[in-house]
Formats: sequence, C-alpha cells, structure tokens
Amino acid sequence: MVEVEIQQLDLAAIAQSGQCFRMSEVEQGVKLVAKGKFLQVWALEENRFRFDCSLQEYETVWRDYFDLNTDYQIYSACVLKKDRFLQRAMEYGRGLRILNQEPFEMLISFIISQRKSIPAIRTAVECLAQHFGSPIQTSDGTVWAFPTPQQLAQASEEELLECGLGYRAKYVLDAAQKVASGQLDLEALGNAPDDILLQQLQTVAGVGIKVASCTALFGYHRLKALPVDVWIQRVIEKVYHGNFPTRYEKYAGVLQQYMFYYARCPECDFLK
DNA sequence: TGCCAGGCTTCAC
DNA sequence: GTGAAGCATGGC
Repeated sequence: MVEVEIQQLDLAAIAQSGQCFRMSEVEQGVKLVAKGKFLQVWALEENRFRFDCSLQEYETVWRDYFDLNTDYQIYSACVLKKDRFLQRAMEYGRGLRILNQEPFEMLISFIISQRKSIPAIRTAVECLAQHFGSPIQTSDGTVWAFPTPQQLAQASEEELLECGLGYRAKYVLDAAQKVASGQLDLEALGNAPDDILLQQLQTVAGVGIKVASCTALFGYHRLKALPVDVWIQRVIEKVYHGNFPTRYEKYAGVLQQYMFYYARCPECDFLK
C-alpha cells in the first residue's frame, strides 16, 4: 500500500470521462486494469490517496499513468476569463487528467468506439480482454489484461463478432494484423511528429481523423491532438461560432477533455 | 420498442 | 472536393 498526497485528482471523473474503458468506480475509489496490471485506488481525506501496490510500482508505473508529474493549473491558467463555457468546464471537471495509456489499447478501443455509447464500448473492450487477453490473478479473483497485438491478430472475424463489434470487427482485425506484423510500428511512432503519427494511424481500415486523434492524445500524450466527436462539434458550433480557438491549440486535447466531460453533464446549459 | 451512440467508408454529384 | 446514405449492435 502507498499513501500519497495529490492535488487535482478526481478518480470518479476520470473513470467517467470517456478516455478509458477499463476503470470502474468502487466505494471511495476506482479499480482498473492497465499495462498488464490490476490496481485499486481509494480517495482518503484532504487530497490523500491510497494505491494498492508497492512504492516501486507506484513510482515506475502509476505516477506516470495518472500524469501526476504535471501541474494541471497550467491548463486552467491559459483559459480566457471571458470564456465562460471553458471556465465553467474547467471548474466542473477539476481533477480530470489525461491518462498515459497504451497506444495499441487506445487504437483498438477507439476503433470500437465509433457509433457506440460509452457503456457499450466498455462491454465490448472487456469482452475482448476476457476472450483474448492473458489472465491476471488478484486478491479479487481473475481479471484479464488487454490483448497484445499478437493475441488479437490470431482471432477470427467470427470470434470478434461475439464481442458485439459488428462492422468494426474487420477494422479491429486489420489494426491487430498491421501492428503484429510490424507494418505499423506503434513504438517507433512514439518518436514521430504529430502529423506523421496521425497519418500513419489512419492507414488502418476504419481509422479516421477522430480515432487517430484519440489514440494520439490518450496513447501518446500528444496534447495538441483534438478529437472532434459529435459533442465537441456541438461545442465548436454553439460556443465558438464554428472554430476551435487558436489560442488553445497548444493544449487542445486537454481542454477538449474538460469540454467533453462538461458538455455531456445534465447541468450544462450552454448547448441548448 | 425505438432511438441513439467519443465515425468511417462509399458513392453520387 | 463536398455531402449524404449505410452500417451492426448494445444500452436506456
């Protein structure tokens, strides 16, 4: 067990924010599977948190995963005072962070995300893990790691259809095969500039600019990547008169995440 | 029961 | 180059 003090970390907000699909809320915290590991985290009093892992694992895995080396005040500080929508969104989503997740898992998860609700994405991703991933034994029972490219590339389209992927099954298979064969080198792309990364990701069938942007943002921490889904499109049209403010370009992905989280909540009345 | 979902591909024009 | 139709299936 590790107990640490962390400013601006809202576990529930992150779990609900639509950037990760294998984190779920438990009493006073979350449980998740990521990077081949199972983790539980609880929120204690006064910005203190308990991580159910060794200090070494916290330092080498989870500190980076939760982006805890970044002071998120730099993001709220760049928001214009007169931008009431984003001011409100940053306040509402305080504690949201951009997780450092695995590129392959992000690519597959966001291929699945197209025309699916967040609960349906979670169900499908969990099904893939249970059918094709490696088991992880925990005190809570068995959970499954997200499949490796090799594990997923061996699946048949029929097997993938059992996870409710529908027409996306062939897209998932194409992605897994391209990565497993080395045709698409996700690790090497870590050193590529943003435009090349986005372009290469879109060589996969069923991957357009939105899925590529989600992969770049959540899997490669490219903070300029701006995924425009139906919600962000509504924000751009209703709040910003058709153009995402150039002032926010540097951190567009981060700010977008606060916009997305706030825009979807019942109390947001900017989009009516 | 019917509608909608963190889009993309295909095909007119 | 732009716009609209079609897509499989789960969740509410």
